[in-house]
Formats: sequence, structure tokens, C-alpha cells
Amino acid sequence: MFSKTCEYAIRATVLIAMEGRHGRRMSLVEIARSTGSPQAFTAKVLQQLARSGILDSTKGARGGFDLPPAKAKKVKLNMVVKAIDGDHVYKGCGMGLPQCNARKPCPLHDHFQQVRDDLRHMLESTDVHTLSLGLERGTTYLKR
Amino acid sequence: MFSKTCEYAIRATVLIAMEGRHGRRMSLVEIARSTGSPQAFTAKVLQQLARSGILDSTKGARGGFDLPPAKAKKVKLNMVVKAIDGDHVYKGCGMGLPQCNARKPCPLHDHFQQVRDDLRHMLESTDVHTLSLGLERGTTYLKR
DNA sequence: TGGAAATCGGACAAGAATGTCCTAATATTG
DNA sequence: CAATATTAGGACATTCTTGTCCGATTTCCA
Repeated sequence: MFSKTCEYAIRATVLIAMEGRHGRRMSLVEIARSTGSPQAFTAKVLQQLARSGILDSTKGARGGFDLPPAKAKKVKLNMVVKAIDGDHVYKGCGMGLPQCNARKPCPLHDHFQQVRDDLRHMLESTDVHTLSLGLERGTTYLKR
Repeated sequence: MFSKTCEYAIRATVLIAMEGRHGRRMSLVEIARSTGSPQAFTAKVLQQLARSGILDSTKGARGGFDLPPAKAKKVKLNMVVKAIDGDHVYKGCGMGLPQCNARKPCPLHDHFQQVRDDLRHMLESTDVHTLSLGLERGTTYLKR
């Protein structure tokens, strides 16, 4: 569904949001460890998220990544997905046609419509702050 | 959503089903041309589908691939997807956790549930024969 | 003010997905 | 039976994704 890179991005963002609730900032090392993601690669992903304005990053000693609650409430999943994978997932054609729309639909177009709309709606209405709550309560998990 | 390979597979299968309605068999060359897919690669995809029992293939001159209507009605999209991509799309975890289930869910698990169920249901209830009808009527298309 | 701790970013490496090419096998047809 | 048309399948090539490494830069702190 999403690229592996995007999965790392989502995991990291939710985790950082959880720490952000306590005003804490996380280092790359902690993030990679807690999400079970390869460190160097995660660094790239975090950079992308920071450049996209989704995360705040601070360089230098005691630096790291953070996402304060106020901001986390405004960061919807679709922003993360879009920053990494683009919006192809919930906009592109299920059969891969470059131009597929209501006027010239692929055979799957109508059947896919609802699924895609559902997905898009879910991604647009789910914010990172909400997702971080379960993590904190211990009712959801980031590593197997 | 699906791999490119899987997209080719779906396109080809629907096309072949359309021809199958007239008792016709299609050659690789025709299939690749009509779906706008690379020929040699499409050959591999068709082989996979034939080996999976989704298509019937005939070797030799006047050979090709075919899918008679009776069979096309029984071939659901999920079979094609499963044969090529596996069932990861509508079974795997949205955040990529190897073990994610109701007992130990990822933060997205519940939010994803509905989308995945929708997708699974759509794939399981849509058969290739039905999809081929629109193509034949000219209300749906396989190439941009 | 210098060393340590951290992100940034570019270059490179490994692996997976996609795509091509060639030969073998098989069936049809003249 | 020979020539031709076609799928089967292995080996290889290319491109994209995923992943590593290293030096530069920035910031903190003793």
C-alpha cells in the first residue's frame, strides 16, 4: 500500500508526537531504535519530513526531532504520505492507466472509487496526535 | 496500490476475457499491443497467470491465451492480485509491522480496518467477466 | 574555546522490480 | 515432413527502492 520509506515515516512521526506531548525531543538513534528501523536510512526519512515542514529538527548537541502537540494535531496522515510517496496511492488508477477518470474510466474505475475515497478520507481525517495517544496508553505498538 | 506487474496482469486478464466471450484466443502480441504493455515482460506475466490456472494457454501456431466466459465469471480480482502480488495488499499492516493484529495493533490498525475490508470485499466480489462487459460496450478503456 | 553530540547532505552499495533477449519446445499448416 | 507461428523459460540488463558511509556543519557544555 505505502512504500517502506513511508511506513518508516509514519512510525517515526507518531513516535515523535508521543514524546512531543511531554515537551521532549528525540534523537535519530532513539527513533530508529524505538521504531525498529535502520538508522542511516531513517535519517534520510526524517530529513525529508523536516524539509517538508512536518517535523521540527534541531541540529547540534542535544538536538533532534520534535513535534509539539499543537502541531501534531494539525498534521494529518495524508500529509506524511504525500511528503514521501506523493498522492498517487489514493488518486492514481488501480490498473495503472495514466489518464483514468469518470469520462474515460478503466474497467475498475467505479469499483475502486469507494475504496480510494475511504482511504483518502481516513488519511485526511486522522491526525498524528490522536495516533500517539494509543501508543502512550500502551494500547498500540510500533514494533511487532 | 498494486505492483506494475499486477496492473499488467489485471489489464491483460480483462482483455482476454472480453475476447473469450466470442470464443476467441489472443496472442501475446495482440495482448501487449491492446494493453499498451511491454511485450516481453507481458509474456512473463501471462505465464504466471497461466501457471496459476487463471488463464488457459495454448502453445504452437494459432496458440495464445484465453479465458472462456464460464471461467471468467469465476475468476475474481483477488485471485489475480494474489497470484502476482500475494495478499499483502489487503492483509498486511499499514505501517509495515510484521505482526499487527487486534491483540497487538499498530496505531493505525483500527483506522485501516475498514479501508482494507472494503478493498478485500471489492476484490473478492468483482469478477473478470463483469469487468470485460464495459470494455466490450466501449464504456471503459484499457489504454489512456 | 575546544571537544562532543547531533543533524545535513552527498556519494556510494545492495537488492528488488521491471524489462529485454535468446533458445527450446510445441502445435499448425502447407 | 518442413517451415512457421507461437508459448515456455532461463539468463541477462536496467532502473528504482532501500540502505550504508563519511565528511561538513551546527550547537551545547565543560
